[in-house]
Amino acid sequence: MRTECLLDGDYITRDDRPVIRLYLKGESGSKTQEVSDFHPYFYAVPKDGIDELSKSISGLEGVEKAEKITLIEGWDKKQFIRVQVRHPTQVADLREKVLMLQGCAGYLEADIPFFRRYVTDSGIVPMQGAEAANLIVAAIDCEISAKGEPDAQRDPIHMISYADSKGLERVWFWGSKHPGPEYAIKCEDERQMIDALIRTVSERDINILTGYNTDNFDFPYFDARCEKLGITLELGISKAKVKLERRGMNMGARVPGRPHIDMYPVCRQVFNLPRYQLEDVYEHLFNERKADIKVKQIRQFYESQDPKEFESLCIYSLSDAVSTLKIALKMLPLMYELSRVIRQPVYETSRMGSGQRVECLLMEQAHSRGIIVPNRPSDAEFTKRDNSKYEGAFVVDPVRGIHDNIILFDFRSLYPSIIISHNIDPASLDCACCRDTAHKAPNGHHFCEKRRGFIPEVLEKVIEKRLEIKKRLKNEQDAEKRHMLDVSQQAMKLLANSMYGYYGFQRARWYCRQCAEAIAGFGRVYIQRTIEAAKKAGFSVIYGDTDSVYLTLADLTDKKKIMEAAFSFQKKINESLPDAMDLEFEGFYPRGVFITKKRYALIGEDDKLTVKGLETRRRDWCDAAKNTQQKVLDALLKDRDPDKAAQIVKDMVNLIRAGDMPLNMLAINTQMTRSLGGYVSEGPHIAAVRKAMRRGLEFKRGDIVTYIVKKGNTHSIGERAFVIDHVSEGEYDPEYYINNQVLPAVMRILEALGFQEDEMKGLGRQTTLGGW
DNA sequence: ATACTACGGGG
DNA sequence: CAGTACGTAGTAT
Repeated sequence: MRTECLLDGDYITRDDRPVIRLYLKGESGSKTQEVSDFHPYFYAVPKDGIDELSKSISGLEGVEKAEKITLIEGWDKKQFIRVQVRHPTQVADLREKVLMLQGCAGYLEADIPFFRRYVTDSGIVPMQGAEAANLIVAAIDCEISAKGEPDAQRDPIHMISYADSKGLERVWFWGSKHPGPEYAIKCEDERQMIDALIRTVSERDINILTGYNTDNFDFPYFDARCEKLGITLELGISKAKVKLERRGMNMGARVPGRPHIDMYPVCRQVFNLPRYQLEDVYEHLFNERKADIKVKQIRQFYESQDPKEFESLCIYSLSDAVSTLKIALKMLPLMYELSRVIRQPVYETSRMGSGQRVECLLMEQAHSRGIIVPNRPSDAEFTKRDNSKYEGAFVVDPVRGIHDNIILFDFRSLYPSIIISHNIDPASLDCACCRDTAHKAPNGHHFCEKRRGFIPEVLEKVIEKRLEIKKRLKNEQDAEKRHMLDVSQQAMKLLANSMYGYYGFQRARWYCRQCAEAIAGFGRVYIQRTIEAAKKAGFSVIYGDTDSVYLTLADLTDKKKIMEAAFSFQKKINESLPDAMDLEFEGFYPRGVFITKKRYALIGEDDKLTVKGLETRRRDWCDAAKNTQQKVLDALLKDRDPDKAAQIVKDMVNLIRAGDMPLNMLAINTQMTRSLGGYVSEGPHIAAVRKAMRRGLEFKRGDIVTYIVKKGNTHSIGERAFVIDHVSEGEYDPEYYINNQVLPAVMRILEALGFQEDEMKGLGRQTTLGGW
């Protein structure tokens, strides 16, 4: 039995050959193991005459072997050519050369990263034994005391905080005359401070590094500072340096041998919160506020003459690392378990969306069954899928307005059962053998009733595993083991519940619109039945979409009685549903305001708001708009007072119109994401930058542009946009801020309550005036 | 109407 | 061995 836990891996090139490196944690700490007898390969699809094609492939430069192989595609066994090449980097080139050959119909599995290919083929389970391996986790965080937005070319890192699961807590800093608290260590300079972090991580042989938004802030910043200082950020095993990778629009920071797991993407994946600031996530998980200071105070406290203020900066900094560590210790077991199930390193797993995780699971399962993996969609195919939005998902339009005592039920778990019981799979779709006999799905398609589809089979395994874990959980007494089992069943649930969405996921290799439609169609039947039963039991349906339904119970006002009714209804429904299907109770909300499909706001018993589709909490909305929206929601949900809400808006409109609104409330922040020459279409922020540059200000890629829309005799917002330094109080355009900022943020809410825009603008009610 | 650009987290 | 997440909204064209 393997006693080592595989944390991560990659490959290097030696003598022109790839050598896989496995990063393991063994009994005596980290170790690296090399594998040099694994070779890259892909499959070529023959048109006809497989032998001739095989022969011409063998003749290509860089091809080591070309052998016939039988694999399953859809229902059928087919012959392919397995093309083995010398080096992974040749695959992209050779697959195109192979495609150009006469008699070649295509290629498959030619886009799977080499290490990932190795993990799948070798059968190694990443993170196996992670719990027994007693992994050491360290959280890091840094502070920069910049004036405005930190600029790595200009502003040094002043403080690094660190907390690990073996109990060490540290703050390193430099450039302050104060000694700081006992856990703070004063360094000579920035270089020595970074070195102290690197030494600590290496000496303590840390296995997992974590942080909050470290992918996009701390590590890129560290990287830029290290380059500036002429040092390398050697946080990996054997002094390997941190590698920044592009992952979509964002970055990922890979630390060889010590997987870096950023808690921000993890929390976004797992929780559904209105905001994901470290404080919000911490409060959500632990029900307590963590120490917090404003960004501006960092500079003030760092430079302060008062040792107490410097100390509070240290306290804040350390609390960020400590709370990130706490969050990580809570979340990592789930990531480890997902990593094991989908057989992917935890670095990748933690950054994947649910569609990608499902796909990894399917790819691994396909390989072990001898099923060939379909290609990812081409750009053209992707667009085509985008334009063919499927119908049939369950939606009940909301009853507009304010509702009290709302119960939320969730029927996500219906969908996996539907896929399994109806054998919904792209290969079983409209099979010839059951054309006349099979039961038809609501969208008119049928699914094979003789042969089990691959995806339903994989899903069934996941569901069975979850039920088995839940059974074990029932009989387990030990708290720690119970927790592990619970995390494990959660992982299975996440995967199972993602399968329906996967069929409609544009990037899916096993995308199948008809399958998604069929599932939605079957689902509607169960959901309608549930809704009818709910109505019979006295509930009103306020809103429903895809996998959830919001109910109220009109004649009851007492929460206890409402909950009793809700649970008794849930119990009754669940008794009538098949075993694996569960109507789940998701929450009770004292009040909510429903606008349209996908737009509503709810308040929880803890006074916390859940806002959907109305979000203006972004830096490209001005504070005046954001604050007004927040106040309107508070007036509606906390005070249940629509007239108060309307008055808030009217007051704000009047204030803006009078020209009395301070500029900082009207500032709009937008990032300049490329250099000036790189724009095809230039928004207001770029127009403002161009004008500011003519007046001597400097802007470069990555800067946040803060601008104000001024009065002027043009419609173009860009022409009237100026950076805030070049605008005086009172010069702003009231109409822009009223019509394009404040009203859009609030009207979609107030319209649902019967208010009209003109009334808010002080033009009175059109209908009333018209009557006179 | 369509195309382009930006948002989140972090200091 | 791939790739600019993801879903949505405002402004320009």
